[in-house]
Amino acid sequence: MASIKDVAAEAGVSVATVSRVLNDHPSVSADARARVLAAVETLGYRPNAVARSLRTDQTHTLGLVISDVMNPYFTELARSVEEEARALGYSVIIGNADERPDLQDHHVRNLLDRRIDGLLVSPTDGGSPLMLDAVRAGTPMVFVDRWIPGVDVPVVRADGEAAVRDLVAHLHGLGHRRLAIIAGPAATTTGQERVAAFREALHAYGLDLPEDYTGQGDFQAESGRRVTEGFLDLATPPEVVFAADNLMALGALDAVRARGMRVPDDIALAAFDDIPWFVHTDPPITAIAQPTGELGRAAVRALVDRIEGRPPQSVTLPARLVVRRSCGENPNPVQRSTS
Amino acid sequence: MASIKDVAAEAGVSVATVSRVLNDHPSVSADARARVLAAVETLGYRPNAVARSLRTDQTHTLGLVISDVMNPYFTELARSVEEEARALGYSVIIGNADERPDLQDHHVRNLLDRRIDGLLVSPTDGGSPLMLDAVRAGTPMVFVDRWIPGVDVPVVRADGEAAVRDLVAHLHGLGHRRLAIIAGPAATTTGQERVAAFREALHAYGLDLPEDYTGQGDFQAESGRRVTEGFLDLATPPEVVFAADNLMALGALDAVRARGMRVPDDIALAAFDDIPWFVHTDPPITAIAQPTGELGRAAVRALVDRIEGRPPQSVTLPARLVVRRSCGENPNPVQRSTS
DNA sequence: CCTCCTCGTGGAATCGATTACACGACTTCG
DNA sequence: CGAAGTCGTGTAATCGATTCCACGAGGAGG
Repeated sequence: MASIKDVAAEAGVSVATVSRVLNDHPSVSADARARVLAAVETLGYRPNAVARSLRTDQTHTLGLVISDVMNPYFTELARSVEEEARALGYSVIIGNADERPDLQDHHVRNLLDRRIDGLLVSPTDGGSPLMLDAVRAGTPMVFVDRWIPGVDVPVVRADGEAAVRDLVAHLHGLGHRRLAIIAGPAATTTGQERVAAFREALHAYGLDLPEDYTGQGDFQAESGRRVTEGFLDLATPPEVVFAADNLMALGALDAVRARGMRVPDDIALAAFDDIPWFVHTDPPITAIAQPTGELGRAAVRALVDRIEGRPPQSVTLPARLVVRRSCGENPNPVQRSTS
Repeated sequence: MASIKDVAAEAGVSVATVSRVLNDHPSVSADARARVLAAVETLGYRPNAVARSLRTDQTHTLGLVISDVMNPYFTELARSVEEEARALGYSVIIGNADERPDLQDHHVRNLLDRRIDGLLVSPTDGGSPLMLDAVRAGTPMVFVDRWIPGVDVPVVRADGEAAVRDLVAHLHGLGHRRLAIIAGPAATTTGQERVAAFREALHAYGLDLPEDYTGQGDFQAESGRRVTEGFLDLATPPEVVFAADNLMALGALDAVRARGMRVPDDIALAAFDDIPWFVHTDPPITAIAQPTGELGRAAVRALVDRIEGRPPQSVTLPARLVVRRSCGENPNPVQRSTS
């Protein structure tokens, strides 16, 4: 592969001049510029980003460590992050942690070794020493979706509290009184918050959230299945299951179907995170939708601000309830689902 | 950030020795090794991958350019690629082409500039000059899923011909005679092959595939919707719509639902690519499943073989039909869907 | 005891860029 | 007409690693 030296030789100038042309530095004669450009063309020269990065100490690359690529929510997030980054002149390297702290550390380390300019993280846990060290060392970082409390890093996330309240109101209005939740890992903020918001909303209706109606999931489908089976095995099973993310809702659906039961007649289902497939499931699933694309874009903007020396801003956007049919029919408020 | 020089100073040795310890080169005394390791520890030193890559001309990184991250099939592919690559000591940088040749070129160029060791591509079109140049220049490359005919690059893909035959047999057995297809872009091999396989299978049953039963899609949801609307507007609409990928099937479902019609009573639906959601759609969708994970792993192995100087192998794995309820009930062969 | 290896080590070149500094040619102005 | 810029250019240092080569110390063999 041709290097800058080859171009210089071909154009009959020094490497410095070639470099100046490439970075359009003003003091280059029109003649030299033309000759360099011609040489670049004939040699098919492309600057070596590795060498450039070494010299300038900038990679124009952002790292994005997400919890699970197979989750459509994170896929969409990744997509909007890449789009916004591209618009701002950055590339993105994605690391998939698969909800495993060790894998998350692997990717963070890898990205740091590659000297990315900044890191976007949706932490799977309370924060490994590695990540905390990186923050302390001054690595530009922004948390998306989930965050680590007590760490001075901007956070871009959705607030689902109001939407969860709306959901509980909706469920209560349909006559449901025994509500259960499939929680996310307690080590994640979203895992905790969603349970807390749910419990609080229930209290507002004089209901509470018993221990055995709080299943511990890990944001992946299999755990949703397992927890739902537990619920169905209970002496008095819940009337509604609220899954704290879309994959656990998928697992719950699997479990219900495996028993030959039907949603919402035998048990109602709602989920956090809305995705296109929820429109077409049987039945369509009531869900809390996050402004995913906007979150991704805001996160990139915050990170790039931080990298380029502007003060970054934390952003919180509201999530909203999307009512479908998985909790029962709304037109008829008298209807009960006491199977 | 500490560099190798700092470590050398801290340990009281030369940079050469530090480098030897780090790459565990045999001729280093136990004493020196211990001192270097201690220095590495106290300084929290991590080698700069950028510098290392410049010197060794190896990045231990693979590029993966896929057609559409939002397509669960490609998401799963990306995931298995990353897993296998990690197992073999490589990282992966993903570029999402979004079915756009210009974006595809953008990513290929970007990856080439970063001097990745090899490239995995699922081309969105017949091959840009850029990509052909890269092959000619000797960039290790492997095509996954789709490929470019006439280019000497190993291909790892699934063969759906037999499965499409099985599908047509299934449809014919259910009494369907007017079968339509939502095709993928003609510039992609999968776009062409699936139509060809479908047409051929129809011929075997004495049926043919009229012009107006062949809709042109682009593998994305919106095109599935548009084409399906076209089908429904026909004087004699088809009895079955076969979508050449899962997103177009989603679009088709949207279109059918928007008209207040039902699958499979009013029109039957089948798709290429099986995904977990198809189990839970209304109705569950009959699909042709690819061995996605295996494809990703095989592709990485082929690419790494090529990179490390072993002869790479093309791989073709069979896809298989998964019958569900979206084409009508199978237990009852007399049933007709002549709405 | 001298020669020849082997072993551990350090010095310095190198990868491909960017950029500070020096320098010569030309303008411009007093 | 000479001093002081300005402009375009080249030389060389630099980024952080790897690796070739040279060299001194110590051991083995004659």
